[in-house]
Amino acid sequence: MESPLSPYSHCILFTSNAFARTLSKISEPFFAELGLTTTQAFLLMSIVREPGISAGKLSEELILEPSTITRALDKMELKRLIYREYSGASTIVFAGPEGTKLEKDAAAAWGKIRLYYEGRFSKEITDRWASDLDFGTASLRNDLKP
Amino acid sequence: MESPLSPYSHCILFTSNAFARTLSKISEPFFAELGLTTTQAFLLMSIVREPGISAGKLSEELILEPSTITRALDKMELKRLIYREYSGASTIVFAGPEGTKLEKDAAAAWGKIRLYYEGRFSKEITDRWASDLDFGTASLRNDLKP
DNA sequence: TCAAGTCATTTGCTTGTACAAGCAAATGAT
DNA sequence: ATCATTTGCTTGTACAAGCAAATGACTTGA
Repeated sequence: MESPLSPYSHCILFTSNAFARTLSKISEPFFAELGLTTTQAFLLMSIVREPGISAGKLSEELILEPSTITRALDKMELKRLIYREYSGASTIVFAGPEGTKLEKDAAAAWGKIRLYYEGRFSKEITDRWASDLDFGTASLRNDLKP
Repeated sequence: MESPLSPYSHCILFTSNAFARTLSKISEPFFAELGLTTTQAFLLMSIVREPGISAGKLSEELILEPSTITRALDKMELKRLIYREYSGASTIVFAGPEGTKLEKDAAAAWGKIRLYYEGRFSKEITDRWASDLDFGTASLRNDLKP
């Protein structure tokens, strides 16, 4: 019989935060090597996947507040990874040449991270966790919507 | 066939962070009503459960860096919820009368949060998620240890 | 045509978390 | 007994993320 990691180990509020913090701490160095934060890496991948994507759509896709997207794009623009254009009320975003190049490294780093945790837990298990967490997030977001 | 929430929905780095952020956003108001952050609420519960617990043990129990514990305890001490004593190299922490009283409310708020998400997802499912996330965290922390 | 409304984005401010460096007590080896 | 190392906590600094308010740009109605 294992003693629990903590008195809160049966609470998903606690365990999901602890898990996210811990996995993030392991993953960050993979992107930091490229001079990117994790959020910036995901942004870069989204922008290369869909050139001209709007800030609002990036906010939805990454499930981050618009202001967080703005700040991250500010920093990426300063480093000439991306540039913004203003299309009516919307801001649309494109990767510059350096950004397009760096995105390949970001995607590779992301691949390494997935290999890492699939090696640690197996692909079947991590796929199920991802699916559960994705479903859980979508359900909770419905409660926040109206 | 559902379209995925995002292109990252099969990645547990992404989904665990998104889930933790979303559930935290829903939970925070329950504790904020008491003038507590989520971390402070868990700290208070730990301190009342084990009077004289050391800062280091709190750090392990909440899976947060020692410096994070220090700052949170600073704020709780300012509000006279807890007090610290210095026992050799260790700092040990006790709840004051107001802290002991407020802890009951914190525990009740925590109960409401659990009711909320168990109602949303069922107890069976949330228990399994918590157990998976707890196991995952423990495994990942082994990789960070040495 | 232009004033009000609406929507997307940005800005100002706050908070939580972390790393790195420092300090003080404890431990251990000679 | 003394000195070097380790352990535990705190402080300085940095940054991601969020909320709330402000801005800017289309749209609509008089």
